[in-house]
Amino acid sequence: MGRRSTLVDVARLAGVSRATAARALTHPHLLKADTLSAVTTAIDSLGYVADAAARALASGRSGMIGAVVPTLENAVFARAIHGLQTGLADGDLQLVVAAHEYSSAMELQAIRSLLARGIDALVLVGADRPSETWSLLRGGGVPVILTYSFHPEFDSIGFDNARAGYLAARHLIDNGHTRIGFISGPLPSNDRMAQRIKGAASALAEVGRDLPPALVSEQEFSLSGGKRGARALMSLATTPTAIIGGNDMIAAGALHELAFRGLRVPGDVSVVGIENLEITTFTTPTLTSVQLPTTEIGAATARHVLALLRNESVPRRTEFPVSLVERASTATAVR
Amino acid sequence: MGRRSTLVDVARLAGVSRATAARALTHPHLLKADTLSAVTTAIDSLGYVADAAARALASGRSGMIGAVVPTLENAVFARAIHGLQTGLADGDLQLVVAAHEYSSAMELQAIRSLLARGIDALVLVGADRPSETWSLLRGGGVPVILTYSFHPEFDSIGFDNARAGYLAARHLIDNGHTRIGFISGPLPSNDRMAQRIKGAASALAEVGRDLPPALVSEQEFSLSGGKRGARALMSLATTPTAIIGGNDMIAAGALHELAFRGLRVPGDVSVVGIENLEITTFTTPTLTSVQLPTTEIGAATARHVLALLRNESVPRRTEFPVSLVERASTATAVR
DNA sequence: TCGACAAATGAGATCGCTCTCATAAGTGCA
DNA sequence: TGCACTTATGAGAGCGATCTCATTTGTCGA
Repeated sequence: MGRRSTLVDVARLAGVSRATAARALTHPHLLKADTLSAVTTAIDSLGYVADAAARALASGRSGMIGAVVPTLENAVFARAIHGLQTGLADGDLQLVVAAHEYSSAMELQAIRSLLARGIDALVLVGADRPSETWSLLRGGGVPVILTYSFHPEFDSIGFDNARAGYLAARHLIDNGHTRIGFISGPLPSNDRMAQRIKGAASALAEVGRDLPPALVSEQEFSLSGGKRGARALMSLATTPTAIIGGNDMIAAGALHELAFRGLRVPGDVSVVGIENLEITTFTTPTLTSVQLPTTEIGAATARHVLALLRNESVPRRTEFPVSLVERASTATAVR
Repeated sequence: MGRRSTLVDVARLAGVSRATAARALTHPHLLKADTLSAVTTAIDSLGYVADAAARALASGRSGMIGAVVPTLENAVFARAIHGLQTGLADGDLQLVVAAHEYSSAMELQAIRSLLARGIDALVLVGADRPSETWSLLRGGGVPVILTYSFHPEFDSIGFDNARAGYLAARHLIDNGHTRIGFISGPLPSNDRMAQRIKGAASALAEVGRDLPPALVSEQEFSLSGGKRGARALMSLATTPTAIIGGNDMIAAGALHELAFRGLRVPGDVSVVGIENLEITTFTTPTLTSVQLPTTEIGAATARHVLALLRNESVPRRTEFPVSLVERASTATAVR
């Protein structure tokens, strides 16, 4: 025992040549029915499993897809990766993941190392990266799929982040709010968040108002981050009458801080989240939020990759809609 | 251009043999300083990157570690995977992930497919799997690291799940509760949860009470699951005076349902969670919970794998302590 | 200065599979 | 029955590293 059996063993046992045994794996339709079954019988009885490295070397395909996300600690990306992995498994592809913690240097390094691993396709988040990274991607010889943002040069699957910010702000504006605070997530290497802020600003611009930098608080994606952000915003000389959370966790944290300060939501301050997670219906009050197609993205990306590797034609750009879900955390401005 | 450069190109440019060029990569200390620098210069100028498949085939090592978790949608596993990936990256190892959705059949399939990919080590969650899977693991020729549970045959890194359940129940018992409900997560392929239940039962047994099946509600790991579980338990003829949530999300959902029903926590019902996530300090009331070393596990597993592959000696069993963190959701039973 | 021994380099086989091309077997039609 | 053709199988050359073993170069003491 010990030694794993190889195709040679299979071929010998089945009484065929190596080439035929190999064909049974890769192009079974080329074999006569009984030779095929002889080979498969041999395979089964030996418990033969093709060596992936050898196969990758010979075929130039590794059967592995790389994905680099900011972090898996954020549920959005964890969920997207989950969906992606599940979808890829159907095509017998393995998913190799890496996280960069919102550092473009680490992202570059991760991409390098995935590329070196000979992945067949690379899935990235966002479109905000230094030119060095972009040129590596262009020259990598590997299909790149961007998610959560769009880029003209690469296949992209996402939604309009600016619109998400816009919808949140627009909803508040429609309720008479014009002094709106925004608690964002980490901004480095995070065009998604930048877009959301920009979208909110553009909604304000439509009514002749703006979103001054002082009203944007950068925090980490967590309940505590939201809490700190709300604390910062509510400590300003002129406090906002409404707050947009860069995501739902942040917004939920903000709700907590507002309650802690004895402020009523939505009586004193309205709050909107972005993402529409389960938590929106569990906060007090329930949280108005912008629904993002995060689960769809993972699955759609998997389908996209599968189609790509099968040389089927795929759309360069897949955009999912976003929409506002109104709950109890928003109301007309008192002012 | 086009073609990726190979070691042959490097060797030619550096004016050395293939073997020497190869040594520059794998055993640089064997080279004279100037030959080494000649090779590295050539490598840089060509932008040479070793082909992982070829390297894997020749060396018998892929540089990839496989991990199979129940799901990435549960923050615990997402966080553990995150920690694992981060730690492995330091050793230039890639992480290949798969999820099995609490199905042992899917787990088996995932393990098979990772094994076929030639991973250098395999990280699994829990110790509850059919014998077919165990024998595959034994014969796989790949080091297996079990997390979250222990198994005598394989290296294990985890904590005492039974004790987590015990601590939760004991705390309630100490507060005079004897009729305790347990809202568990999915039970199939989930010995961790089974252990927690068992631990709670043993605490009750110590005081001559038990945890009848009717008081255990199996739900999914989510706020909604907790809500449903609480609904089920509070619809019983004799309702429990305290509830243990299989994890914090479940407990938080239960809190929500109890509030919805007009029950006071901890006045009418006490609630304990397990995990001690950030959310415990954001619920109303704040949630007493058993602190689990989930982040440690990911990092410790990475270290373990790294040491293993370096042939350093590693402990077969690494156990982290668990402890109860008391907050506002538990109090003396009124009855 | 020479031989012995260590250090540095080269040659070549090898890992296990895929793929192209050539050959052998099978098929249909005149 | 034979010829042109398709279909099925075999032979053999890579793929791009690693690794062992042999050879060359260098060092040092006598």
